[in-house]
Amino acid sequence: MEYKFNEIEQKWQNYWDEKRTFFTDVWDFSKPKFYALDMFPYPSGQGLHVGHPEGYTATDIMSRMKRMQGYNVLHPMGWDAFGLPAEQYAIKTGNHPAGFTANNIATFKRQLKMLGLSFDWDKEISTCDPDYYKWTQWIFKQLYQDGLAKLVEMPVNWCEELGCVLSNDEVINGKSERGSFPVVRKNMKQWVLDIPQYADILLDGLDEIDWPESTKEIQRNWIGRSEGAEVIFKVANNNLEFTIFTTRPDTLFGATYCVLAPELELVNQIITEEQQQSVNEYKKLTASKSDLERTELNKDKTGVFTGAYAINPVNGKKIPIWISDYVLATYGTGCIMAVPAHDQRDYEFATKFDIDIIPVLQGGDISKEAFTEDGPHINSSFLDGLGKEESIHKMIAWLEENKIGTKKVNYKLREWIFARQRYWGEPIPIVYVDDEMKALADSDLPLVLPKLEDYAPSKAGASPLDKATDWVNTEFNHKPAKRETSTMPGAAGSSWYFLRYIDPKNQDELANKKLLEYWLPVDLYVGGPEHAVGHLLYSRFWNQYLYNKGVVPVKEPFAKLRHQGMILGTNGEKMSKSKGNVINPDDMIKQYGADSLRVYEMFMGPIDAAKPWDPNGIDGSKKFLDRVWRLYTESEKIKDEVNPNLERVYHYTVKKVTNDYETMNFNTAISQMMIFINTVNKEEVFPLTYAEGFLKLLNPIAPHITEELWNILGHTATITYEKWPEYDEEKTIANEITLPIQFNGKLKATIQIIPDESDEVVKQKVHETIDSKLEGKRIIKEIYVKNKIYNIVVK
RNA sequence: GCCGAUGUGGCGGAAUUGGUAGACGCACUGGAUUCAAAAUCCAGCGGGAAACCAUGUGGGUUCGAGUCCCACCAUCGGUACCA
Repeated sequence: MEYKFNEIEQKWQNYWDEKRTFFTDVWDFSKPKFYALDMFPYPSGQGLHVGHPEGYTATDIMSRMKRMQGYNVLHPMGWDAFGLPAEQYAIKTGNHPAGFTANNIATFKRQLKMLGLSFDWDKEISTCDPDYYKWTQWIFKQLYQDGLAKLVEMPVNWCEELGCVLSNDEVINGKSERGSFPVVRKNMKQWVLDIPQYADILLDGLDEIDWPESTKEIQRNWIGRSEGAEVIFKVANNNLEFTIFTTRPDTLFGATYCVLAPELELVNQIITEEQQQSVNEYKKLTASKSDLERTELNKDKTGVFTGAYAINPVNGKKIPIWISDYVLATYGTGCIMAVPAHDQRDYEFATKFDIDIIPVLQGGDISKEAFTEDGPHINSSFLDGLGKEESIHKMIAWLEENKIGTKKVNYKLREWIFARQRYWGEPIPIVYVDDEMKALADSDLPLVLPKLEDYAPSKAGASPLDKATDWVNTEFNHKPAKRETSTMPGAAGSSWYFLRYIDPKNQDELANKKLLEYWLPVDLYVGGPEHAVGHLLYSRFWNQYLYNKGVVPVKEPFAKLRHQGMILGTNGEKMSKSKGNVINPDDMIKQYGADSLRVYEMFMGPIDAAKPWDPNGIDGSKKFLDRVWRLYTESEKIKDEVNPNLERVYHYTVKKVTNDYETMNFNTAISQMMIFINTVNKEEVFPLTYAEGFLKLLNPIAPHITEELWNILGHTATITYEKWPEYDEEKTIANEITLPIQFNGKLKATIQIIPDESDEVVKQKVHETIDSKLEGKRIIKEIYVKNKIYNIVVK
């Protein structure tokens, strides 16, 4: 019988669709649950690339195995459907982005079905669906009412020529990426979410979840917690004061100057007349630099003296106040004390501008560089002789006692800028009544995105929605009101979608509480590592917030996270259109079948590693499936008999494949199944029970061919809910062991023993074998590790 | 620079976690089958004639190291003066 994979795959895909094989009854609490989640795709016009099936197959394997193991499995799919390409398409064509998006979704869905993924399409959601974004808006409203969503003035990259705000990656060397126009930093009002308030919660939560350590580390660095102290410095001859942040309050006696960020208002107040001009010039220069440019030139420190002096609170010394762009306005207080003896940046600055360098810790050579390690304090009054940690504690206690400072924790994590001047996003459910902000009533949600004639912004920097005047001018409690016209960023809808899958059609609440309690947290989440600090941090934040509100029952939404590695071109480079090395999954399916594609992508290597695509590799996977096919349909070896020769390999294969799936080592699971098939091919009898068991093992990776062969074996229903095969541990053990014999750790011979053979017998057998090879060498010592190795130390 | 990961045949990768390095697959070579080819099947396949040498490099611990320790190099990812 010929293996017509295209026909067979189509047949089973239709079967699954018609029978709703993968429908999940979310209310069935009688079984243990397993929630397997993929990062839902942005439905671009390009369709799927070969990277998609990699992660999706991994969760599909887990889902299919868990079903067979008796779990109630939730394995949903949906669409992260708001975003820029659809908007640009709209501007270009004048068509509504919803139509473009719907077409793309249809393509994606067709492609996903072609891969034989066992999604429950009954749970499908789309972030641009008003039934969905009603609840995105509802969450925003809660955040707003709790003071976590707010409109604040903050510095942004402003391009006058383009008339719009640019993100850091759109600015190159202080000029706009498009058009090369100058970009400056400018304060603007922006909607932000106060994620820094959750910094510690987000940090602590990382300890509870099974995520790749590298991803946790990226989040920790991004949150950037640092402990230190704030200290008040008085300005000399003046009643002004300012607060600095330092992680090294123990070095206060070595502070020989202060630096303020040039943007601070305080600078204008303390500046002396003779320094006015140079300070203003420096400020102008700083404002014209982009963030990138400021950090790019980090070797050479620049700065200007303000003419003013501060009083070092620990010793009363007058120290100069400078401004410099190496101090950031957005971190800490924007003011620092500089201790050039013990901070490399301060050291470089002080050396350049000839400022005093006073060592307060012993060690190092401050004629060369700053000494940043630990040592006994000197020149430090009550800290003299003490080490770093002790001194920090003592100094903070002293500062607090004298009311000139406090212990303080700072974070690098910034507020999440939550508004975009774009059309294709969730409208922000806020109106302005006489300049006063009001959140819409729940009954007015969803606030539906209005249609426009023209999707381009009406004027530079404004939102396209400004043009929907009928929509903008509205009423609130019978008073005229104007709507907020910014929309939410792409990451809004994706920050909670995993909750909605559980109860996607609920009209009354985000999701039913009982269902959330049963289904959360997500047991396995798979997606690319590029979302480490975007989506994966934002969704943890929203979930933690909803947990605090009592909406969601778990603190951490994703109990276990794994990343799929990137699939590279044949020569190990990234796939890209310009390099012409893009592999299209549709072509692969046509040529080799979805099962072959799935097997190959899982066999390429560890799921999280980057792997180059080998065009011959998929051919090899196809050959494996061909062999399986022939064994079941042509060999006539399958008999309702026993074959003791296959007992061990069968039980070992069941064990190995089960464990490897569980730990997501799919490549070695496939390797073991190949070994099994190779072994069976050498035998005359393939017992029916083994033949059935093997199909179940292979089914999660190659669902179509195994359904068909299951059918051919005489079963009428799907294999999907058959019971996962079991193994007998005792039968996995070989009845004979090849024991290596080494001299000084080098292999000399092997002997055959039975497992747990007595030490005396082993010793006797060993000496029978090797005594002739001693060649006059003397045996010093013999080491026997049971069933493993026999090493003889000789001289 | 800092943080994190990785480094094994011609290639993708295995290695029971300190115990026969190179499983499984790809490529390649030889053979069978065929009028011939494809497909399939069988055999071989790190280097070396051998002793031996080989897991990025150099040290170390150990009866024994791909695996543990120290130093370094390379590649990839994150980050960018965070005081």
